[in-house]
Amino acid sequence: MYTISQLAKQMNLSRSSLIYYDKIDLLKPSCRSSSNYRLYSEQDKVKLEQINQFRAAGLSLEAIKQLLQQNNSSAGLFLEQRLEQINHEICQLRSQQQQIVNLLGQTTLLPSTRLVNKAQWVEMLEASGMDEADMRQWHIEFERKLPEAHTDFLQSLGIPEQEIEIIKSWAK
Amino acid sequence: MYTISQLAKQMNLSRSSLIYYDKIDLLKPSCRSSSNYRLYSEQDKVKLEQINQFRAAGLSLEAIKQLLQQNNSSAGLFLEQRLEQINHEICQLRSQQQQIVNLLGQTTLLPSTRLVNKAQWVEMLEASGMDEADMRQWHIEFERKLPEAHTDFLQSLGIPEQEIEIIKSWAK
DNA sequence: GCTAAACTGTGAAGTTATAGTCAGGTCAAA
DNA sequence: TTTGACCTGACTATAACTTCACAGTTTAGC
Repeated sequence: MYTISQLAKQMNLSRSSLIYYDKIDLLKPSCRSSSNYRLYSEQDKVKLEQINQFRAAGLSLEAIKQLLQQNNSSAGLFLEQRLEQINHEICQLRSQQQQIVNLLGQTTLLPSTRLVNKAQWVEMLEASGMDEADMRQWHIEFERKLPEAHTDFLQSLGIPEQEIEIIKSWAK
Repeated sequence: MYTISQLAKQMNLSRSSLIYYDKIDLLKPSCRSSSNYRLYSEQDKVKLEQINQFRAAGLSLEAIKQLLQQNNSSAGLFLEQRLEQINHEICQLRSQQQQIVNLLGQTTLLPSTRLVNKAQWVEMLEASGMDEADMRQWHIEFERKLPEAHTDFLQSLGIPEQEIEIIKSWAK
């Protein structure tokens, strides 16, 4: 049996989070002490570990609650939906990066450039022995194997939609 | 002069957003009609356009408010901070993707794989004529030119920290 | 046995950037 | 003048907590 603060510390959560989980019926302690203090069992702890796993995947507490209640494996569905959502969010963040680059004026002014652009990428591939034909072949492979990922990759280099279309069409 | 709904429609915002902007002193209409309706001037509209630009970069309304008040170009600072934050958020989302992949079991079960892993990447580079030595050279180039971006890239392939360290150390 | 510190409980309010609802106000046509 | 359409400000709800206030409880030291 653990008190609320003990469990919170072990799980690297705040006490208030556990109180909140109790309130929304996500995780209720299986006992209470004589003075009405929350007491968490080993089983409660296991459940909290599960909750944390799903939380690390970015599922909402509401979704976690549902899939823990319906003990079956509806988890797959939720997780796949979440994957879609993550892709969407990453796209949005990329678009925000582009917006900032535009607002800041020139790419060269960027502080510690974590953003790689097309020119840099080409330069690096050339430096390791690729020529234009090789790169074309590489895009064709990429498009055939993983078309969505290919699009994501091209977008991340800040390449305009039109050019992306052209590159993707090489594979046809 | 625009009424609140006119301006909202033009700017592709909801009426409630403009009411909210008024409430938090981000954008107050410069006049009110005799019946106390909000009336927005051309200048208000220009300001709202600026706000939208910063919003597209993902800045918080609080940050936007500050940098519009201090009319000077403290914008750069905010934008650079936001870039850092975006990197952080993308890393988190990647980590969530990995968590989901782990929870789902095998990569092969993934629906439409947008995630590229190490094996796939190597395969594609090989198919376009790169050998192991070339790839090593490529990593060395990448590390010298853009170390942070290199780390991000390796992380995105789901490569464990230890191996990332090794690959990065090739450049020394 | 007493006091103080550290812990616990409940409940309310605050956080962000909106979307949605609602009673009532305003305006144009009939 | 009345009807109906449209419009308004104000309010509430959202997710996942955190912070606050206040009161009761347990524990440690003396």
